[in-house]
Amino acid sequence: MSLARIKRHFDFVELRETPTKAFTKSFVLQVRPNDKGITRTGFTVSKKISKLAVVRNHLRRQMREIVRLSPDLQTKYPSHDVVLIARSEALNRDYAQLTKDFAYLLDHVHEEANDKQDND
RNA sequence: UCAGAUGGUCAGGCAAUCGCUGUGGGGCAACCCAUGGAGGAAAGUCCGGGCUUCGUAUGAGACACAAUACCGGAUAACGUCCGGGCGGGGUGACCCGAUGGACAGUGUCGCAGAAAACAAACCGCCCAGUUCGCUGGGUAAGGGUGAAACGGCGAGGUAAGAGCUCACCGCGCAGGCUGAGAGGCCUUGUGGCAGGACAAACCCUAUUGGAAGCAAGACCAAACAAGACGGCCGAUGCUUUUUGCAUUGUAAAAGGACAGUCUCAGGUCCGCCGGCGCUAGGUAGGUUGCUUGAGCGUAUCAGUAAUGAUAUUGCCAGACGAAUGAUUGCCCUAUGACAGAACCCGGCUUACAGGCCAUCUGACUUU
Repeated sequence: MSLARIKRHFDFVELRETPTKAFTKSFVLQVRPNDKGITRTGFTVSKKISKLAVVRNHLRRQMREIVRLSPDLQTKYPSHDVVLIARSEALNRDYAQLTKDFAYLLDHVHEEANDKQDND
């Protein structure tokens, strides 16, 4: 199974503004339906996570494998854009724990719009 | 055997499963097959180039600014490298040194100390005077301070002293010999000694340097926005003339703008009016620049070496939200260090677990 990747900066910005999200200590998951008929994925590992490029590369490669080998993504979110953002806690977890975190995220995506309006 | 010095080198290995990406081939296509796929520092961006653009880019000179600084060589070039000199450190192999000039000028030298620089007298020493408290003069040999006190040491000399005089050492200048040179050497001569350190303070001397960078630059080109364009006037060239065509906004005069400043030389640019959408420019985006190179490997030859010459085989990462991997198992010296190409080379600097190889030094033991 191959992965369709999100590469344009514009697409990442659009996803950042969508309210459909899920959180764990290691990741943030953003989901948004698209009209392309396929599920596309993107990954963000910022320099806040680590200043070393080697560390960021390794984490992003692990994230990509987790998403690629996930059995539920295509069935639960067909024709969606999905972005997985790493948080600093992800560095302290091994591959098996990160896989569980991602499975949890897929079942807990929810609308945040109402909460945000109250807070803001 | 132990301790150490220098140079080089490796940067966990193997297997299975599932993936990414460049190139080539096949297929209508999905895709399949073959093959290549991070480093010694890819890092810091500190120097030197190539390449690109900026106005033609080494036009000339002066000033300013910046960098470099013993000698010879290597190199495309360098602030780099190699060899040598000098000074310092180490028992030694070796290591370290921004290593020109302080009789061009200006400046600085904390604390301590009497005094820190065309000298100077705190204690002491000597002479003279004295109201016996000291006062005046001489003196850099002695004490004390300091990183540093205006040559060292001995003798003569003297009231006590002093290069005041002399021997030796040191130093300056000259000469000779030697070396390509920095420099080195001396049964040589000469000067009684010039007068501290700092140039990583300004400075002086010599040499070198235009600026910005692949987000450079070239091409295609949505959205959007408005400017191409045409005419007039003028110039140049072609045409036998009229006419027309091409290049255009130069030309006559004066002036202005243009990459540190100024001068000289040279160059580029700077006219007016109109209406129209098929066009010009250009953002997102795409293509290109983009990897064959002062390249790497191997061999031979030249050279003490840096390096050069010749031959030969292979094409040895080219991404752009950024590939080069993920997981599992086994083995080993076992939590496998530091760490991820981004236009490309040559260096420097910094980070780095643990090995391996070569040469050399010191100590000990044995033969």
